Amino acid sequence: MRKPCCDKDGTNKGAWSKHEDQKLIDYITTHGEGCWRSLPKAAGLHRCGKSCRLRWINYLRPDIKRGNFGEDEEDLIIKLHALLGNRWSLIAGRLPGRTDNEVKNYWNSHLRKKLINLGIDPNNHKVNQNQNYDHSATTTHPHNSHNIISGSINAHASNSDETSAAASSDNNHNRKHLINLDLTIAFPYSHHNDHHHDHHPLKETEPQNKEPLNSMEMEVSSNNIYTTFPTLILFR
DNA sequence: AATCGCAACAACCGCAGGGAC
DNA sequence: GGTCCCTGCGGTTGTTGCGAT
Repeated sequence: MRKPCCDKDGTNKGAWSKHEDQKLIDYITTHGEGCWRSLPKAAGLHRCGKSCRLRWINYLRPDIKRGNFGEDEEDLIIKLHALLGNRWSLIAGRLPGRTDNEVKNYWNSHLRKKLINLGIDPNNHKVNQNQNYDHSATTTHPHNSHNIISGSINAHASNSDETSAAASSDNNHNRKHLINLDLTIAFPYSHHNDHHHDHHPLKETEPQNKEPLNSMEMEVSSNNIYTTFPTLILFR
């Protein structure tokens, strides 16, 4: 029988107060992250460790990037979701300052609907046949010529049959000018000695000084965002 | 001004993975 | 190899804010 993650009695639930936030920030600033189970007691918080961890990771961390998602970020989320599915932590790992929870919420509240309006099944990224799509959705980013809505379908992912199928279908011809699912897969490269794929910053431009890696890597380009991650992680 | 409905976001819950013993 | 414990992930629910009526 698994022990509960915390003593349900005597622990606060629901929204965090400023006082609680400050206690958590103070403690982690002094002692660092980790030992979430023991943290609440040590920090004088009446919360379970899980709640503390979530609050820190999703809200209090100093490197959190708040505010609206940029067009490049939207684009990248959609492309990564086509490749990875609901692997929110992996997707968020490619978006500096964004959390899995934030990406997940943004997907569920914005991007899903956007794809549905465009006649695309958000679960498999296939274009739904016999379904009228909403042209008005194309006005979301009226000044952007490289967002998900404009440009062209151009899927090169050799291991992404679904995406390729969606791109190549004759029935989808008319959509080609609406959706940009440009997936550029290349291998194998490394970025200097940056083999620690967690937390490494996204490259703003195509990386220079590429060197062969021992293991295959896949690169997904999204306009001016470039990122890499091992295929073992992608297709585990 | 009140209230209703919906969207967006924050937080919770259960489960799985992995390390330590 | 088995068990326990901690951590992280993803699905889901709860709460809040805002626009419509």
